[in-house]
Amino acid sequence: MEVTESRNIEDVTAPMGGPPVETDTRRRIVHAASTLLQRQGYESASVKLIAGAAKASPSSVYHFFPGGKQELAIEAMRYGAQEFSDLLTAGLSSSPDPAQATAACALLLADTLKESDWADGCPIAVTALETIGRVPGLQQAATEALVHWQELVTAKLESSGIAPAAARSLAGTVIGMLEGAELLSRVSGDDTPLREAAVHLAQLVRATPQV
Amino acid sequence: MEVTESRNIEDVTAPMGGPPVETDTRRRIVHAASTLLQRQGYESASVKLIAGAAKASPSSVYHFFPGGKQELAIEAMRYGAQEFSDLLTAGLSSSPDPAQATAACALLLADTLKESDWADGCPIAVTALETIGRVPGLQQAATEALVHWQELVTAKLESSGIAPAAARSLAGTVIGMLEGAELLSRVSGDDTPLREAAVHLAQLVRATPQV
DNA sequence: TATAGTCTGGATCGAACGTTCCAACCAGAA
DNA sequence: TTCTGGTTGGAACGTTCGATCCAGACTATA
Repeated sequence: MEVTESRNIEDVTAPMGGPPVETDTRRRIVHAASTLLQRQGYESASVKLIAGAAKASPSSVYHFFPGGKQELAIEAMRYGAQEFSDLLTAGLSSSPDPAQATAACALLLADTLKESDWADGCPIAVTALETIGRVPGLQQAATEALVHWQELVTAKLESSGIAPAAARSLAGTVIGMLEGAELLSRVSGDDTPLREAAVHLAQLVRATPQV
Repeated sequence: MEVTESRNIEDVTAPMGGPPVETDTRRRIVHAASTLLQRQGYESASVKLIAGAAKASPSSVYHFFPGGKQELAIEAMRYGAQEFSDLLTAGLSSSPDPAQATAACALLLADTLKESDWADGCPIAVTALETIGRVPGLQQAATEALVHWQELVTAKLESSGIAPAAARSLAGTVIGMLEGAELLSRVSGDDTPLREAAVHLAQLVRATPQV
Protein backbone atom coordinates (compact mmCIF):
# COMPACT_ATOMS: atom_id res chain seq x y z
CA MET A 1 0.00 0.00 0.00
CA GLU A 2 2.00 2.99 1.21
CA VAL A 3 5.09 0.93 0.66
CA THR A 4 4.68 1.00 -3.07
CA GLU A 5 3.90 4.68 -3.23
CA SER A 6 6.75 5.90 -1.10
CA ARG A 7 9.14 3.70 -3.01
CA ASN A 8 8.01 5.20 -6.26
CA ILE A 9 8.58 8.68 -4.94
CA GLU A 10 11.99 8.16 -3.43
CA ASP A 11 13.56 5.92 -6.02
CA VAL A 12 15.04 8.64 -8.16
CA THR A 13 17.45 6.25 -9.79
CA ALA A 14 14.68 4.24 -11.42
CA PRO A 15 13.75 4.95 -15.01
CA MET A 16 11.15 7.67 -15.19
CA GLY A 17 7.92 6.92 -16.93
CA GLY A 18 8.56 3.22 -17.09
CA PRO A 19 6.50 0.75 -15.14
CA PRO A 20 7.03 0.51 -11.38
CA VAL A 21 10.57 0.24 -10.17
CA GLU A 22 13.44 -1.79 -11.34
CA THR A 23 15.23 -3.89 -8.79
CA ASP A 24 17.29 -6.91 -9.52
CA THR A 25 15.11 -9.11 -7.37
CA ARG A 26 11.98 -7.66 -8.83
CA ARG A 27 13.18 -8.24 -12.37
CA ARG A 28 14.16 -11.80 -11.56
CA ILE A 29 10.73 -12.46 -10.13
CA VAL A 30 8.96 -11.13 -13.20
CA HIS A 31 11.24 -13.08 -15.49
CA ALA A 32 10.77 -16.33 -13.58
CA ALA A 33 7.02 -15.78 -13.43
CA SER A 34 6.88 -15.19 -17.17
CA THR A 35 8.76 -18.39 -17.90
CA LEU A 36 6.76 -20.50 -15.48
CA LEU A 37 3.42 -19.10 -16.60
CA GLN A 38 4.11 -20.02 -20.18
CA ARG A 39 5.44 -23.42 -19.17
CA GLN A 40 2.68 -24.57 -16.86
CA GLY A 41 0.03 -21.90 -16.66
CA TYR A 42 -1.42 -19.78 -13.90
CA GLU A 43 -2.77 -22.34 -11.48
CA SER A 44 0.18 -24.66 -11.24
CA ALA A 45 2.85 -21.98 -11.16
CA SER A 46 2.75 -21.37 -7.43
CA VAL A 47 4.13 -18.29 -5.78
CA LYS A 48 6.67 -20.38 -3.91
CA LEU A 49 7.80 -22.01 -7.14
CA ILE A 50 8.18 -18.66 -8.85
CA ALA A 51 10.03 -17.20 -5.90
CA GLY A 52 12.34 -20.19 -5.79
CA ALA A 53 13.08 -19.97 -9.50
CA ALA A 54 13.88 -16.29 -9.03
CA LYS A 55 16.12 -17.05 -6.04
CA ALA A 56 13.86 -14.89 -3.95
CA SER A 57 11.54 -15.45 -1.05
CA PRO A 58 7.75 -15.36 -1.10
CA SER A 59 7.80 -12.24 1.02
CA SER A 60 9.76 -10.45 -1.68
CA VAL A 61 7.07 -11.34 -4.17
CA TYR A 62 4.41 -9.78 -1.97
CA HIS A 63 6.67 -6.85 -1.22
CA PHE A 64 6.96 -5.92 -4.87
CA PHE A 65 3.47 -7.05 -5.84
CA PRO A 66 1.07 -6.13 -3.05
CA GLY A 67 -1.75 -7.20 -5.35
CA GLY A 68 -0.51 -10.76 -4.99
CA LYS A 69 -0.21 -13.45 -7.60
CA GLN A 70 -2.65 -11.83 -9.99
CA GLU A 71 -0.73 -8.55 -10.11
CA LEU A 72 2.51 -10.44 -10.68
CA ALA A 73 0.94 -12.54 -13.41
CA ILE A 74 -0.33 -9.49 -15.24
CA GLU A 75 3.10 -7.87 -15.23
CA ALA A 76 4.74 -11.16 -16.19
CA MET A 77 2.37 -11.47 -19.13
CA ARG A 78 3.18 -7.93 -20.25
CA TYR A 79 6.87 -8.69 -19.95
CA GLY A 80 6.53 -11.89 -21.94
CA ALA A 81 4.34 -10.17 -24.48
CA GLN A 82 7.09 -7.65 -25.12
CA GLU A 83 9.62 -10.43 -25.64
CA PHE A 84 7.28 -12.06 -28.12
CA SER A 85 6.83 -8.72 -29.84
CA ASP A 86 10.59 -8.62 -30.28
CA LEU A 87 10.55 -12.07 -31.84
CA LEU A 88 7.78 -11.02 -34.21
CA THR A 89 9.59 -7.81 -35.09
CA ALA A 90 12.76 -9.73 -35.82
CA GLY A 91 10.90 -12.14 -38.06
CA LEU A 92 8.93 -9.46 -39.83
CA SER A 93 11.97 -7.32 -40.55
CA SER A 94 14.00 -10.23 -41.86
CA SER A 95 12.70 -9.73 -45.37
CA PRO A 96 10.98 -7.00 -47.38
CA ASP A 97 8.71 -9.66 -48.83
CA PRO A 98 5.70 -9.95 -46.48
CA ALA A 99 5.23 -13.63 -47.36
CA GLN A 100 8.79 -14.50 -46.46
CA ALA A 101 8.59 -12.25 -43.40
CA THR A 102 5.55 -13.97 -41.91
CA ALA A 103 7.01 -17.36 -42.69
CA ALA A 104 10.16 -16.26 -40.91
CA CYS A 105 8.12 -15.59 -37.79
CA ALA A 106 6.86 -19.16 -37.75
CA LEU A 107 10.34 -20.56 -38.36
CA LEU A 108 11.84 -18.31 -35.71
CA LEU A 109 9.20 -19.50 -33.27
CA ALA A 110 9.93 -23.10 -34.19
CA ASP A 111 13.63 -22.63 -33.56
CA THR A 112 13.14 -20.78 -30.29
CA LEU A 113 10.74 -23.41 -29.03
CA LYS A 114 12.83 -26.38 -30.00
CA GLU A 115 16.01 -24.94 -28.57
CA SER A 116 14.32 -24.25 -25.25
CA ASP A 117 12.73 -27.69 -24.99
CA TRP A 118 9.30 -26.32 -25.93
CA ALA A 119 9.33 -23.72 -23.17
CA ASP A 120 9.89 -20.31 -24.74
CA GLY A 121 6.99 -19.79 -27.07
CA CYS A 122 3.92 -17.65 -26.75
CA PRO A 123 4.04 -16.40 -23.18
CA ILE A 124 0.33 -15.88 -22.73
CA ALA A 125 -1.53 -18.72 -24.43
CA VAL A 126 -1.79 -21.16 -21.52
CA THR A 127 -2.47 -18.57 -18.86
CA ALA A 128 -5.02 -16.79 -21.00
CA LEU A 129 -6.96 -19.90 -21.96
CA GLU A 130 -6.88 -21.15 -18.40
CA THR A 131 -8.37 -18.04 -16.87
CA ILE A 132 -10.94 -17.01 -19.46
CA GLY A 133 -13.92 -15.50 -17.72
CA ARG A 134 -12.44 -16.08 -14.28
CA VAL A 135 -9.57 -13.60 -13.91
CA PRO A 136 -10.56 -10.53 -15.91
CA GLY A 137 -7.24 -8.76 -15.41
CA LEU A 138 -5.35 -11.59 -17.04
CA GLN A 139 -7.80 -11.94 -19.88
CA GLN A 140 -7.55 -8.23 -20.62
CA ALA A 141 -3.75 -8.28 -20.57
CA ALA A 142 -3.82 -11.24 -22.95
CA THR A 143 -6.23 -9.49 -25.29
CA GLU A 144 -4.03 -6.40 -25.36
CA ALA A 145 -1.00 -8.52 -26.23
CA LEU A 146 -2.83 -10.30 -29.04
CA VAL A 147 -4.09 -7.01 -30.45
CA HIS A 148 -0.61 -5.53 -30.33
CA TRP A 149 0.93 -8.51 -32.13
CA GLN A 150 -1.78 -8.34 -34.76
CA GLU A 151 -0.97 -4.67 -35.25
CA LEU A 152 2.69 -5.47 -35.81
CA VAL A 153 1.79 -7.92 -38.56
CA THR A 154 -0.82 -5.58 -39.99
CA ALA A 155 1.73 -2.81 -40.32
CA LYS A 156 4.12 -5.08 -42.17
CA LEU A 157 1.42 -6.27 -44.57
CA GLU A 158 0.16 -2.75 -45.19
CA SER A 159 3.65 -1.46 -45.79
CA SER A 160 4.00 -3.87 -48.67
CA GLY A 161 0.87 -2.71 -50.37
CA ILE A 162 -1.89 -4.86 -48.97
CA ALA A 163 -5.13 -2.99 -48.37
CA PRO A 164 -5.73 -2.10 -44.71
CA ALA A 165 -8.84 -4.24 -44.22
CA ALA A 166 -7.28 -7.27 -45.86
CA ALA A 167 -4.08 -6.69 -43.93
CA ARG A 168 -5.87 -6.61 -40.60
CA SER A 169 -7.84 -9.73 -41.37
CA LEU A 170 -4.80 -11.58 -42.64
CA ALA A 171 -2.76 -10.49 -39.64
CA GLY A 172 -5.35 -12.03 -37.32
CA THR A 173 -5.05 -15.27 -39.19
CA VAL A 174 -1.26 -15.09 -38.99
CA ILE A 175 -1.31 -14.71 -35.22
CA GLY A 176 -3.93 -17.43 -34.93
CA MET A 177 -1.90 -19.73 -37.13
CA LEU A 178 1.21 -19.15 -35.04
CA GLU A 179 -0.68 -19.86 -31.83
CA GLY A 180 -2.34 -22.98 -33.17
CA ALA A 181 0.75 -24.41 -34.80
CA GLU A 182 2.70 -23.75 -31.63
CA LEU A 183 0.10 -25.66 -29.67
CA LEU A 184 0.38 -28.63 -32.01
CA SER A 185 4.16 -28.50 -31.93
CA ARG A 186 4.43 -28.24 -28.17
CA VAL A 187 1.90 -30.98 -27.46
CA SER A 188 3.36 -33.39 -29.97
CA GLY A 189 6.96 -32.37 -29.32
CA ASP A 190 7.58 -31.93 -33.02
CA ASP A 191 8.28 -28.72 -34.90
CA THR A 192 6.69 -29.97 -38.11
CA PRO A 193 3.37 -28.16 -37.59
CA LEU A 194 5.16 -24.83 -37.20
CA ARG A 195 7.37 -25.43 -40.23
CA GLU A 196 4.41 -26.34 -42.40
CA ALA A 197 2.51 -23.38 -41.04
CA ALA A 198 5.35 -21.21 -42.31
CA VAL A 199 4.90 -22.57 -45.82
CA HIS A 200 1.14 -22.12 -45.78
CA LEU A 201 1.31 -18.64 -44.29
CA ALA A 202 3.66 -17.60 -47.05
CA GLN A 203 1.26 -19.01 -49.64
CA LEU A 204 -1.62 -17.17 -48.06
CA VAL A 205 0.16 -13.83 -47.95
CA ARG A 206 1.48 -14.25 -51.48
CA ALA A 207 -2.05 -14.86 -52.73
CA THR A 208 -3.37 -11.65 -51.19
CA PRO A 209 -3.66 -8.88 -53.78
CA GLN A 210 -1.45 -5.84 -53.34
CA VAL A 211 -2.58 -2.45 -54.52
CA MET B 1 -8.86 -50.54 -15.44
CA GLU B 2 -10.50 -53.86 -14.62
CA VAL B 3 -13.21 -51.90 -12.94
CA THR B 4 -14.09 -50.19 -16.16
CA GLU B 5 -14.06 -53.35 -18.20
CA SER B 6 -16.10 -55.44 -15.82
CA ARG B 7 -18.60 -52.67 -15.52
CA ASN B 8 -18.93 -52.35 -19.26
CA ILE B 9 -19.52 -56.04 -19.52
CA GLU B 10 -22.06 -56.30 -16.76
CA ASP B 11 -23.84 -53.10 -17.48
CA VAL B 12 -25.98 -54.58 -20.22
CA THR B 13 -29.19 -53.80 -18.41
CA ALA B 14 -28.77 -50.12 -17.78
CA PRO B 15 -28.07 -47.98 -20.84
CA MET B 16 -30.06 -49.59 -23.61
CA GLY B 17 -33.30 -48.00 -24.63
CA GLY B 18 -35.34 -48.80 -21.55
CA PRO B 19 -36.81 -46.43 -18.98
CA PRO B 20 -34.64 -43.46 -18.08
CA VAL B 21 -31.82 -44.75 -15.94
CA GLU B 22 -32.09 -42.57 -12.90
CA THR B 23 -28.38 -42.27 -12.28
CA ASP B 24 -25.64 -43.14 -14.66
CA THR B 25 -23.22 -41.51 -12.34
CA ARG B 26 -20.11 -42.50 -14.19
CA ARG B 27 -21.24 -40.93 -17.45
CA ARG B 28 -22.27 -37.75 -15.71
CA ILE B 29 -18.86 -37.52 -14.09
CA VAL B 30 -17.02 -37.93 -17.39
CA HIS B 31 -19.27 -35.39 -19.07
CA ALA B 32 -18.85 -32.84 -16.30
CA ALA B 33 -15.11 -33.40 -16.25
CA SER B 34 -14.87 -32.89 -19.99
CA THR B 35 -16.77 -29.61 -19.82
CA LEU B 36 -14.82 -28.28 -16.85
CA LEU B 37 -11.45 -29.31 -18.26
CA GLN B 38 -12.06 -27.39 -21.45
CA ARG B 39 -13.43 -24.42 -19.53
CA GLN B 40 -10.73 -23.99 -16.92
CA GLY B 41 -8.07 -26.61 -17.44
CA TYR B 42 -6.67 -29.43 -15.38
CA GLU B 43 -5.37 -27.66 -12.30
CA SER B 44 -8.33 -25.50 -11.48
CA ALA B 45 -10.98 -28.08 -12.22
CA SER B 46 -10.93 -29.73 -8.82
CA VAL B 47 -12.33 -33.17 -8.15
CA LYS B 48 -14.90 -31.72 -5.79
CA LEU B 49 -15.98 -29.22 -8.43
CA ILE B 50 -16.33 -31.93 -11.05
CA ALA B 51 -18.23 -34.18 -8.65
CA GLY B 52 -20.54 -31.34 -7.73
CA ALA B 53 -21.23 -30.48 -11.37
CA ALA B 54 -22.03 -34.15 -11.98
CA LYS B 55 -24.30 -34.26 -8.93
CA ALA B 56 -22.07 -36.93 -7.49
CA SER B 57 -19.79 -37.21 -4.53
CA PRO B 58 -15.99 -37.31 -4.57
CA SER B 59 -16.04 -40.89 -3.42
CA SER B 60 -17.98 -41.85 -6.53
CA VAL B 61 -15.26 -40.30 -8.64
CA TYR B 62 -12.63 -42.44 -6.94
CA HIS B 63 -14.88 -45.45 -7.08
CA PHE B 64 -15.14 -45.28 -10.86
CA PHE B 65 -11.62 -43.93 -11.41
CA PRO B 66 -9.24 -45.60 -8.97
CA GLY B 67 -6.39 -43.90 -10.81
CA GLY B 68 -7.69 -40.61 -9.47
CA LYS B 69 -7.95 -37.28 -11.20
CA GLN B 70 -5.47 -38.15 -13.91
CA GLU B 71 -7.35 -41.26 -14.99
CA LEU B 72 -10.60 -39.30 -15.06
CA ALA B 73 -9.00 -36.50 -17.05
CA ILE B 74 -7.69 -38.90 -19.66
CA GLU B 75 -11.10 -40.46 -20.17
CA ALA B 76 -12.74 -37.03 -20.18
CA MET B 77 -10.31 -35.88 -22.87
CA ARG B 78 -11.08 -38.94 -24.99
CA TYR B 79 -14.78 -38.30 -24.54
CA GLY B 80 -14.41 -34.67 -25.53
CA ALA B 81 -12.15 -35.58 -28.42
CA GLN B 82 -14.87 -37.81 -29.82
CA GLU B 83 -17.39 -34.99 -29.58
CA PHE B 84 -14.98 -32.72 -31.42
CA SER B 85 -14.49 -35.42 -34.04
CA ASP B 86 -18.23 -35.38 -34.58
CA LEU B 87 -18.14 -31.63 -35.10
CA LEU B 88 -15.31 -31.96 -37.59
CA THR B 89 -17.07 -34.77 -39.41
CA ALA B 90 -20.23 -32.71 -39.65
CA GLY B 91 -18.33 -29.75 -41.05
CA LEU B 92 -16.30 -31.83 -43.48
CA SER B 93 -19.30 -33.67 -44.85
CA SER B 94 -21.31 -30.49 -45.34
CA SER B 95 -19.90 -29.95 -48.81
CA PRO B 96 -18.13 -31.98 -51.48
CA ASP B 97 -15.82 -29.03 -52.04
CA PRO B 98 -12.87 -29.43 -49.61
CA ALA B 99 -12.40 -25.68 -49.38
CA GLN B 100 -15.98 -25.09 -48.35
CA ALA B 101 -15.86 -28.12 -46.08
CA THR B 102 -12.87 -26.92 -44.05
CA ALA B 103 -14.33 -23.43 -43.88
CA ALA B 104 -17.53 -25.00 -42.58
CA CYS B 105 -15.56 -26.55 -39.73
CA ALA B 106 -14.34 -23.14 -38.62
CA LEU B 107 -17.80 -21.64 -38.91
CA LEU B 108 -19.36 -24.53 -37.05
CA LEU B 109 -16.80 -24.10 -34.31
CA ALA B 110 -17.51 -20.39 -34.18
CA ASP B 111 -21.22 -21.01 -33.81
CA THR B 112 -20.83 -23.70 -31.20
CA LEU B 113 -18.48 -21.57 -29.17
CA LYS B 114 -20.54 -18.43 -29.31
CA GLU B 115 -23.77 -20.20 -28.44
CA SER B 116 -22.17 -21.84 -25.43
CA ASP B 117 -20.61 -18.63 -24.14
CA TRP B 118 -17.16 -19.68 -25.31
CA ALA B 119 -17.25 -22.95 -23.43
CA ASP B 120 -17.76 -25.78 -25.93
CA GLY B 121 -14.77 -25.61 -28.21
CA CYS B 122 -11.70 -27.77 -28.43
CA PRO B 123 -11.90 -29.99 -25.38
CA ILE B 124 -8.22 -30.63 -25.00
CA ALA B 125 -6.32 -27.43 -25.75
CA VAL B 126 -6.15 -25.93 -22.28
CA THR B 127 -5.51 -29.18 -20.44
CA ALA B 128 -2.90 -30.28 -22.96
CA LEU B 129 -0.96 -27.02 -22.93
CA GLU B 130 -1.12 -26.84 -19.16
CA THR B 131 0.35 -30.27 -18.56
CA ILE B 132 2.99 -30.53 -21.28
CA GLY B 133 5.93 -32.48 -19.97
CA ARG B 134 4.37 -32.90 -16.55
CA VAL B 135 1.50 -35.37 -16.98
CA PRO B 136 2.55 -37.73 -19.76
CA GLY B 137 -0.77 -39.57 -19.85
CA LEU B 138 -2.64 -36.40 -20.65
CA GLN B 139 -0.12 -35.26 -23.21
CA GLN B 140 -0.34 -38.58 -25.00
CA ALA B 141 -4.14 -38.55 -25.02
CA ALA B 142 -4.03 -35.04 -26.45
CA THR B 143 -1.55 -36.03 -29.13
CA GLU B 144 -3.74 -38.97 -30.14
CA ALA B 145 -6.74 -36.68 -30.43
CA LEU B 146 -4.85 -34.18 -32.57
CA VAL B 147 -3.54 -36.92 -34.84
CA HIS B 148 -7.01 -38.35 -35.25
CA TRP B 149 -8.51 -34.98 -36.15
CA GLN B 150 -5.74 -34.40 -38.64
CA GLU B 151 -6.51 -37.77 -40.20
CA LEU B 152 -10.16 -36.82 -40.60
CA VAL B 153 -9.19 -33.69 -42.50
CA THR B 154 -6.52 -35.52 -44.48
CA ALA B 155 -9.04 -38.07 -45.68
CA LYS B 156 -11.39 -35.36 -46.85
CA LEU B 157 -8.65 -33.54 -48.73
CA GLU B 158 -7.34 -36.74 -50.30
CA SER B 159 -10.81 -37.79 -51.35
CA SER B 160 -11.09 -34.65 -53.42
CA GLY B 161 -7.90 -35.27 -55.31
CA ILE B 162 -5.19 -33.63 -53.25
CA ALA B 163 -1.96 -35.60 -53.12
CA PRO B 164 -1.46 -37.51 -49.85
CA ALA B 165 1.62 -35.63 -48.69
CA ALA B 166 0.10 -32.25 -49.41
CA ALA B 167 -3.16 -33.34 -47.83
CA ARG B 168 -1.47 -34.39 -44.62
CA SER B 169 0.52 -31.18 -44.40
CA LEU B 170 -2.49 -29.04 -45.17
CA ALA B 171 -4.62 -30.92 -42.67
CA GLY B 172 -2.11 -30.14 -39.94
CA THR B 173 -2.37 -26.50 -40.80
CA VAL B 174 -6.16 -26.71 -40.77
CA ILE B 175 -6.22 -28.17 -37.26
CA GLY B 176 -3.62 -25.64 -36.13
CA MET B 177 -5.60 -22.80 -37.63
CA LEU B 178 -8.76 -23.97 -35.89
CA GLU B 179 -6.97 -24.21 -32.55
CA GLY B 180 -5.29 -20.84 -32.89
CA ALA B 181 -8.33 -18.99 -34.12
CA GLU B 182 -10.37 -20.54 -31.33
CA LEU B 183 -7.82 -19.27 -28.83
CA LEU B 184 -8.06 -15.76 -30.22
CA SER B 185 -11.83 -15.89 -30.29
CA ARG B 186 -12.21 -17.22 -26.79
CA VAL B 187 -9.71 -14.83 -25.23
CA SER B 188 -11.10 -11.78 -26.97
CA GLY B 189 -14.72 -12.92 -26.74
CA ASP B 190 -15.23 -12.28 -30.44
CA ASP B 191 -15.87 -14.81 -33.18
CA THR B 192 -14.21 -12.68 -35.86
CA PRO B 193 -10.88 -14.59 -35.79
CA LEU B 194 -12.67 -17.88 -36.43
CA ARG B 195 -14.79 -16.44 -39.22
CA GLU B 196 -11.78 -14.94 -40.95
CA ALA B 197 -9.89 -18.17 -40.45
CA ALA B 198 -12.70 -19.87 -42.37
CA VAL B 199 -12.15 -17.57 -45.31
CA HIS B 200 -8.40 -18.01 -45.32
CA LEU B 201 -8.60 -21.77 -44.88
CA ALA B 202 -10.87 -21.97 -47.90
CA GLN B 203 -8.39 -19.87 -49.90
CA LEU B 204 -5.55 -22.11 -48.85
CA VAL B 205 -7.32 -25.34 -49.76
CA ARG B 206 -8.53 -23.91 -53.05
CA ALA B 207 -4.96 -22.96 -53.94
CA THR B 208 -3.67 -26.48 -53.37
CA PRO B 209 -3.30 -28.38 -56.64
CA GLN B 210 -5.51 -31.40 -57.15
CA VAL B 211 -4.30 -34.31 -59.19
C1' DT C 1 28.80 5.60 14.26
C1' DA C 2 23.85 5.97 14.53
C1' DT C 3 19.38 6.25 12.33
C1' DA C 4 15.69 5.38 9.05
C1' DG C 5 13.71 3.11 5.45
C1' DT C 6 13.98 -0.80 2.17
C1' DC C 7 14.22 -5.48 1.50
C1' DT C 8 14.38 -10.53 2.82
C1' DG C 9 14.18 -15.38 5.16
C1' DG C 10 11.26 -18.22 7.52
C1' DA C 11 7.46 -19.35 10.31
C1' DT C 12 2.74 -19.27 10.07
C1' DC C 13 -2.25 -18.56 8.94
C1' DG C 14 -6.85 -20.47 7.12
C1' DA C 15 -8.55 -22.52 3.01
C1' DA C 16 -8.57 -25.77 -0.53
C1' DC C 17 -6.31 -29.45 -2.77
C1' DG C 18 -6.27 -34.83 -3.98
C1' DT C 19 -7.17 -38.68 -1.68
C1' DT C 20 -8.69 -42.15 1.76
C1' DC C 21 -11.79 -44.14 4.82
C1' DC C 22 -16.06 -45.82 6.63
C1' DA C 23 -20.75 -46.30 7.70
C1' DA C 24 -24.94 -46.26 5.40
C1' DC C 25 -27.56 -47.24 1.38
C1' DC C 26 -29.87 -50.00 -2.28
C1' DA C 27 -30.79 -53.60 -5.37
C1' DG C 28 -31.28 -58.58 -6.20
C1' DA C 29 -30.51 -63.60 -4.56
C1' DA C 30 -31.38 -66.92 -1.12
C1' DT D 1 -36.27 -61.79 6.20
C1' DT D 2 -31.06 -61.91 5.70
C1' DC D 3 -27.15 -61.57 3.07
C1' DT D 4 -24.07 -59.56 -0.37
C1' DG D 5 -21.68 -56.48 -3.40
C1' DG D 6 -21.74 -52.31 -5.86
C1' DT D 7 -22.53 -47.47 -4.79
C1' DT D 8 -22.88 -43.15 -2.15
C1' DG D 9 -22.41 -39.17 1.33
C1' DG D 10 -19.55 -37.00 4.44
C1' DA D 11 -15.81 -36.62 7.55
C1' DA D 12 -11.09 -36.59 7.73
C1' DC D 13 -6.17 -37.32 6.29
C1' DG D 14 -1.70 -34.86 5.07
C1' DT D 15 -0.07 -31.53 1.78
C1' DT D 16 0.15 -27.40 -0.53
C1' DC D 17 -1.97 -23.22 -1.84
C1' DG D 18 -2.00 -17.81 -1.58
C1' DA D 19 -1.14 -14.69 1.70
C1' DT D 20 0.55 -12.46 6.14
C1' DC D 21 3.65 -11.37 9.70
C1' DC D 22 7.86 -10.08 11.88
C1' DA D 23 12.54 -9.97 13.25
C1' DG D 24 16.62 -9.09 11.24
C1' DA D 25 19.68 -7.87 7.39
C1' DC D 26 20.70 -4.57 4.26
C1' DT D 27 21.75 0.34 2.32
C1' DA D 28 22.19 5.06 2.31
C1' DT D 29 22.55 9.35 4.57
C1' DA D 30 24.31 11.97 8.31
